[in-house]
Amino acid sequence: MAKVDNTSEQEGGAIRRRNERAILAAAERVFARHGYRGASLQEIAEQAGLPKSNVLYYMGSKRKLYVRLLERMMERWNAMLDDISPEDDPAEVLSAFIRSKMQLSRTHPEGSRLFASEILGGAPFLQDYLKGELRDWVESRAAVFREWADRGLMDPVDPVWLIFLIWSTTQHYADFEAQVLGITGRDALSDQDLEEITEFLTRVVIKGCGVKHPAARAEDSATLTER
Amino acid sequence: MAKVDNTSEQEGGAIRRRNERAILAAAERVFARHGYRGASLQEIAEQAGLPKSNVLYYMGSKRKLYVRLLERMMERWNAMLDDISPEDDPAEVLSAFIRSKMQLSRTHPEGSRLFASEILGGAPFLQDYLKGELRDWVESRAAVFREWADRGLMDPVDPVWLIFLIWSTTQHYADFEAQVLGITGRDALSDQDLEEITEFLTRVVIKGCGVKHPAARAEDSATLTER
DNA sequence: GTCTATAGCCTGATAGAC
DNA sequence: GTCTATCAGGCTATAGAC
Repeated sequence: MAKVDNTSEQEGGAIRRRNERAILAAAERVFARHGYRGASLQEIAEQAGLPKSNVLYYMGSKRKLYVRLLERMMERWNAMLDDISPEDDPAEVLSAFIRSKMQLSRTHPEGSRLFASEILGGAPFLQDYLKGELRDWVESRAAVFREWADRGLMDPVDPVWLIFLIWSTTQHYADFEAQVLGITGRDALSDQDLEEITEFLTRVVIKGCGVKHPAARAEDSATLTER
Repeated sequence: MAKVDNTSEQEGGAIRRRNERAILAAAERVFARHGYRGASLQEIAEQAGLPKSNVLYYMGSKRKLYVRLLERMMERWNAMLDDISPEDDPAEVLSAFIRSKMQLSRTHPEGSRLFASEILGGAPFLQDYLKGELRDWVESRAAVFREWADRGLMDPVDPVWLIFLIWSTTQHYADFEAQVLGITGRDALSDQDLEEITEFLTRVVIKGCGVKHPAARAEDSATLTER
């Protein structure tokens, strides 16, 4: 229980927290840019402003650091995903779904690219997650979409392809940022750009899948198709 | 002019061609999977069935090999892109656009992932291409889309966001193949799956952007919206 | 707790035998 | 043309001084 005379408990904890945060932020950037193999602890340490050995002291190994980053990203992902039920309004659910994915691309572009890099490399660390948790998540949403289609609230499109469409179009603005900026000739996308893109995607998805407004909520959701 | 007694001209050329093809194919796989830095000449050589030094003998350096692969992918890309004019039928053009991009994802998934990896890493080798050739290509298409919108042939959506939508959704099936297979629980996507996805994407884009059929071609293109 | 020094391995590239 | 041997440098990880 007795601490050594080195540093106070509070200061030590604070330093540790600060260093860990710096390492995680730097590592996310470097892994996202160069992939698991291409990233070096050297570069991560430099970007975190620490000696290389500190990275290993705090994180144990390159592999553990990488896995920790992936898990952190999956948590962000899960935090975003609230449940839906067949009783919900399809237009509202799809709109909220697109909006929250766009915001994740906006607030955590490095995390999105880290995830993309992992998948691009064949998902060696995320195989189980994809075939387990994530697959279940997709299946449960797909079931709701199918019920909406059965009740005539939207066209009978394949729900899984629809989910992939929403994922790919929203992640695109984080993962292919370099291409988007190069082609549009900008330094960065503004909040207004992202709002515009969100509205475009929402409009195309809702109109493209023939999503109807339930009669009971006609006034509430009347603006949604025009969004 | 006189050849040494080593091998016949034909055989030597044939061996060289065969080895180069093997190296390029192996390198595309390895670079796609691990990125530029993460890829090793060792692994490329092993997958090509050649000693490591042969790779350098044929390709000069790791960097030259990588650039050559990128250029080959850009050529495939360019070969696919025929010109369009405001007189064309929007539904036909968009449908053909989606279809050819899906086929590129199908026939050259490693090339698509190589390109994705390059962009994910900030496009260090493709900056000029993105800001030059590709930007011009997008702008010329965007101008046609805008004219269609002005003439009431489709909704006034932002053409650039629409192009990004088509790119991201079609490339997704090559770049995120590991995720798609994990979630759908398959070993591979069949030709039929890809046809189904192509039709789904075409339908959502055409309906979602309110694309109309020019009166003159009503019978010809009547089936397109239902696709 | 923190950092320096270094071990052991793998990298891209080259020189030179055949 | 082809391949073995080797170099100098970077990598992850660890041992041990402070």
